[in-house]
Amino acid sequence: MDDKAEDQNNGLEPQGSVDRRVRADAQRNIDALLQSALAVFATSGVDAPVREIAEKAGVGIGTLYRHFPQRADLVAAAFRHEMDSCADAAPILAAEFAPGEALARWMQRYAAFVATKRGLATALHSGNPAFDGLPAYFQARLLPAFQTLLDSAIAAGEVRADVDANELLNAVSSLSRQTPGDDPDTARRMVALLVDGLRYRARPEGNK
Amino acid sequence: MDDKAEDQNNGLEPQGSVDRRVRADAQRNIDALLQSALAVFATSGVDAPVREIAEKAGVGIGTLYRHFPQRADLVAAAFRHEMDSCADAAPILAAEFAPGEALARWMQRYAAFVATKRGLATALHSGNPAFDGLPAYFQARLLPAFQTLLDSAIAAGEVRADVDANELLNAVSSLSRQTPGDDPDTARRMVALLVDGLRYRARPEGNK
DNA sequence: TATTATATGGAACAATGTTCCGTTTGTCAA
DNA sequence: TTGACAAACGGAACATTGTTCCATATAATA
Repeated sequence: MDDKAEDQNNGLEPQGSVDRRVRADAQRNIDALLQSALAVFATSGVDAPVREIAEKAGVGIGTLYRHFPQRADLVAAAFRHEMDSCADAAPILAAEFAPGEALARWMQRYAAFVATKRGLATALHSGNPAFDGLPAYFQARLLPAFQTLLDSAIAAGEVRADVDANELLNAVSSLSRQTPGDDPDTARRMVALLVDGLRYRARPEGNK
Repeated sequence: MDDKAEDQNNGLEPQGSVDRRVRADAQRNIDALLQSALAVFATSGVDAPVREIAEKAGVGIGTLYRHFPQRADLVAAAFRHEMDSCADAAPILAAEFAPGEALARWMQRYAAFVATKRGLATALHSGNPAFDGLPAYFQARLLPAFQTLLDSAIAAGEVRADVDANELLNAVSSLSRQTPGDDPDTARRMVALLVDGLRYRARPEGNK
């Protein structure tokens, strides 16, 4: 589950001229910082102090700031990492389960992803340029991953064909954003309901 | 438009035993702070530094904290004040315009209110107890104000009868929460569309 | 007017994001 | 293998902002 060599190209510069390879120790620290950030954000939320993240990663604050010039850069990197994680789950589920089941499981996986991202919607709308690329990244990673699963399930005849992938993801996202004090299981049930909706189709002839 | 004597009962304690009247200078400063906060929040957002608000009000920070023990208390007070403002507009519009027009204008007024409140939805879900009373306050002030306008318009036969007031307010709210970079006029147009929807009714007999 | 509870202002403290810079270390050519 | 040096490191120091404290000033009252 430990992903090494998370390369630091944030998807912004064309990376045409490979200036130089990052030093091994630097790469190690970048990885450690990301892992630490993921852990700390998960437990303390995205407002956790950077010092805590640096400490948990076993590096100085100076090092943190060398790799993530602003706090928001670290948040964005962590978020991108989790999007990757979620997107990568799609082909794995597709290999292991029947199309309909893979789709259902992935939607729950996505719901879990959204649920832990409270405070991130806020960050996204903050206007901070560090988050500028994230919506595009979402489109590029999560949407195709989901679309593939959805198409397979449709092709297998396990779910109806008249739904839009983007719309569905938004719906799941809305259902999963929880208010403090909410039953955390509600979202799961609602998403499951949504999935059953996908599986349902009216009988060709009769009413009722 | 300058409302004096904004009394400092935050609607939490029963105010049964009137401990004592606030001193005149204190009341003056409370008013000045609220006005200042409204102005500063409007221009710099709810994250503006308290020092700026105190300075603009012409009082020391100590004074600010005496009346609003936490930053969030000031935010909540400002928010409550604007809800009052918005609610108070209802009877005024009702007196001046025909029921349907009054309803339409108030919905735009409410849309404007929501639009300036970016960052507040976040604050509300922050779990800070300073905001605990606000949802109830919303129910107590805005909803009845709107319900009255809506009922009048329905009674006058100017809008359809099969709509729920709460649902409508939520819809307007969703339409008005804008993302940075949005055309600020979009919300206005969408709300207008919604109002036209209220006015519409299907012809009793024919289809299309 | 004298007394006193209340209110005031702002220095000082605490938490946190960010910068700076002297020191350490990986990398590579010789 | 070794020397040179660009790159990376750590953490003290700085900046900003929320909050506390208290010596001083003032409105209310008798």
